[in-house]
Amino acid sequence: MSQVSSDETPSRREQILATAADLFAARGFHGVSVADLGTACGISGPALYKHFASKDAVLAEMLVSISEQLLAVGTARVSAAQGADQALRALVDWHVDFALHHRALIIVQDRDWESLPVQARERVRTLQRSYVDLWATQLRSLHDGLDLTTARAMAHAAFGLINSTPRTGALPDPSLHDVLIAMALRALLPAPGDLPA
Amino acid sequence: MSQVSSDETPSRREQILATAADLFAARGFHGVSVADLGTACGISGPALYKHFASKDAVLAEMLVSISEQLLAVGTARVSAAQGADQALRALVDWHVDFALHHRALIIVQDRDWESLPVQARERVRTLQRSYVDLWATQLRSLHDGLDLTTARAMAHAAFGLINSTPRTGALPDPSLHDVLIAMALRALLPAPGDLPA
DNA sequence: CTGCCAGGTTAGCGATCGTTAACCTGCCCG
DNA sequence: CGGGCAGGTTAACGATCGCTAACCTGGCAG
Repeated sequence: MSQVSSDETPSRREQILATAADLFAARGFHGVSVADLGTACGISGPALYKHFASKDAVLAEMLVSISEQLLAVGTARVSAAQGADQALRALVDWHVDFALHHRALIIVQDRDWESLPVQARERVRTLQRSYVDLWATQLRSLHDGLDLTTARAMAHAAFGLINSTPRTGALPDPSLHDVLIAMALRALLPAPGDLPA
Repeated sequence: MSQVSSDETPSRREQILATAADLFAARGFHGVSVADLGTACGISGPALYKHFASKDAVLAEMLVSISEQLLAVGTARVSAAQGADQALRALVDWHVDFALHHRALIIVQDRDWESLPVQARERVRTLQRSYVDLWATQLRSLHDGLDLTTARAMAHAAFGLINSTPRTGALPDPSLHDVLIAMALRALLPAPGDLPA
């Protein structure tokens, strides 16, 4: 009997997802054919349809699970932290770790978002909005009188800062990790000496 | 005889470029057919080839000119400024202004970069590297002992911060402008009170 | 007036892509 | 032993795409 869901189908699906993440990141969703993807998995062409309903479905599963994981772990880390300051630091830490360990996924997420089928696109949008608001909530309790819209824009900017770096090859991971965290925190936390002139 | 280069063919070319920027930004380079692009310009289909050698050439001209403009104006503003601090502020100002006034171009630039034909891709890479180094130079004279690689990573992160926001609809322009400048400067300038604990 | 040519048009080609169909095969369960 | 099925294969289809070809037309130069 087929294991219906929420069970780890052993390897192929995940191999396909991982390979697809790398290929999509390198050449874009539309720049990778199912034949390319199959070949890169050692099988070839239409064998993918034994594991996914369509090429879109591969992208959908990839992006939805990213968004779910970001939100789930983010929420957990916030409720484990004491105080908005610690919560925000935990969020920054988590996001930087994720971005550095899943560079391909980050690239695909914000490049090929629009190629998602409608249903998955809306699910991702909902999850992302929740994630943004998780950040925005912490920001609003750190900055007096910060309105929600501005807080969301700040969160978005921080994501841009952190997510930008997968595209740069150079710096070794540990240094990059520290640089990103320092920059993100300076950008997000209220400056002790107020605004620069 | 065809006018070889460096001459302003009055309007159609520029209309095509502007329309293409919007369409590419909305649906991605591969998501827009030449028929779509033509129709959006009031003409239809292969008439584009009277103005551009190929679909790739449209993208190439768009992205090369962005990179040239960013570098040229950035260089000018730096040499007009006195001191690295003022130079960096001028760079941030220029980049934020550009990103807010050319949201479509910014989106295309970092989404569809890989769709460029090789020649244009290398030209863009060269220009971008110069632009990054322009920022990195200012950063290195502001931070003691900052190595070039790290400075480049910081510049990249700042671009990510600033460029991320075209994708968000919400905040009205003037507020967003101020928020971005403030965040970018906090992220880039040495913190008066050093690193947060 | 005549002829050129910039800038359009439609038809159609060749390639590629996502997807389906039909078939094969080796393993596991009864 | 036998048969079903998971997981492959190749062939082929229809759609779409970038691009070319062939043709038309109106405005200007001589």
